[in-house]
Amino acid sequence: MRRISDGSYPPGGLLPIETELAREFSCARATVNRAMRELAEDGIIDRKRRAGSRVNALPVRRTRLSVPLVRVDVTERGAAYRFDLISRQIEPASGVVAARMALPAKARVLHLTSVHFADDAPFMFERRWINLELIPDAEPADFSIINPNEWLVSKVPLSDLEMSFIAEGAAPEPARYLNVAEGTPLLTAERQTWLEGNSITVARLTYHEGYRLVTSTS
Amino acid sequence: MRRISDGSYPPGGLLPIETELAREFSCARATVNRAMRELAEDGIIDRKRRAGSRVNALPVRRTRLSVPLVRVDVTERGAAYRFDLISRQIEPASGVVAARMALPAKARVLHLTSVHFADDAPFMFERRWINLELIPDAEPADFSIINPNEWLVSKVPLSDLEMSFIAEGAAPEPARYLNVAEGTPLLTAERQTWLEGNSITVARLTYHEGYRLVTSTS
DNA sequence: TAGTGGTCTAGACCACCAG
DNA sequence: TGGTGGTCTAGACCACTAT
Repeated sequence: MRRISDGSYPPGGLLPIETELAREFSCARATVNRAMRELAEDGIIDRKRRAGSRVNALPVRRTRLSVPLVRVDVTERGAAYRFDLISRQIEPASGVVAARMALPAKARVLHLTSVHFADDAPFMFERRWINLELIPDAEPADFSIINPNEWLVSKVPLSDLEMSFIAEGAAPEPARYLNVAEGTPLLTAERQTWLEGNSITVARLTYHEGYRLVTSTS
Repeated sequence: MRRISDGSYPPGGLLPIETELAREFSCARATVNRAMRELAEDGIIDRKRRAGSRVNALPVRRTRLSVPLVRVDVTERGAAYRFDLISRQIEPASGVVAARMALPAKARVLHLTSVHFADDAPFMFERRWINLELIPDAEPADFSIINPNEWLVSKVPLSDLEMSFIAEGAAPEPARYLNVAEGTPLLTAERQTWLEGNSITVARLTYHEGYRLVTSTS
């Protein structure tokens, strides 16, 4: 890293091979390998078999984004957490959701809306669809007691996760439950999780006005 | 991971120690160590010396957030990239910026505003402050030719990075340059980078209407 | 096809910290 | 203070892929 930052290894430049660096620094190749693997994970260098390791010329910085449970997010701010289930219904997957989840046309999904509170202030409005074909246990679950995300996490602790973030004017329903005027700029996270290629759930989480999402420096 | 997801190792539960797992799976301890280290990096388990490894009961999901250069972001969408430097001035660090950057009161900073385009549509409005005490070379640099971020990245390829995201109504200046009405909900990224504890730069990047920030599933 | 990174082994010593 | 994870070593074989 020192040599990259002082320009000894310029952007786009080829680094010495692992055995070479091991010899130079009088250490084992495994040690060099681990160091370079970590640089690659952080997006500092690119590694290819046979082609060697290069300093990334267009450094796509990668930073860890921690996505805590809402409960944790709220309690870490020193507030009391609670949530209200607003609606629960089973429906055939509609166009957009069916497409996002790659479901057949008549697949049954559980559609939930809820509000999460920090003390008594609304914190986040959640709209979620759960794939009942994949997670049939969600049908009898009582989501007025445990929130859908925590239930899912305890049921399916490991899954692939994709999130995207957009700024939107508050739609009527989020506006009502978050207690802001329609059109107020709000941060919305769209979150989709997968289990071995099958979509488990899609959620739209609309945060309260002024919410700030921070990357962990990790 | 299989045992965690099927409940053999329940949330909060203690995992066998490394030597035990190595024996059970007939592999070297280093192999177990690497596997468990990767689980810890993904937030699946928590590890402590002497205390052992536990399944994380409150799974803070960690996902990689790729932060590409604007140029890459734009060209990956198949558009031509260009940018305009709007203003450039040297000023003493003002209250908020000085505080954010932890600078002495009269520290000189370079204050730049610019707009980035995708084809001919405004893509992002950028307001940036660069710490001239730390990066004096920024003063003579010609930011009408190379954009400030790319200049900095080539100058200081490695640095700590912190980002946060907020949804805001468009302020007058971003609104004008992004060609939207004032108050339009826009996604703003606040980005701060550090070199060994010293603040290099603070930037506010306000994206065009409808911009979607996506985490790489990595 | 040869050279590079990917991964594993068997063993060792050390730092930390819960009990 | 002892048990745990953290890290390193020296060596080996393999998978991939640029040439």
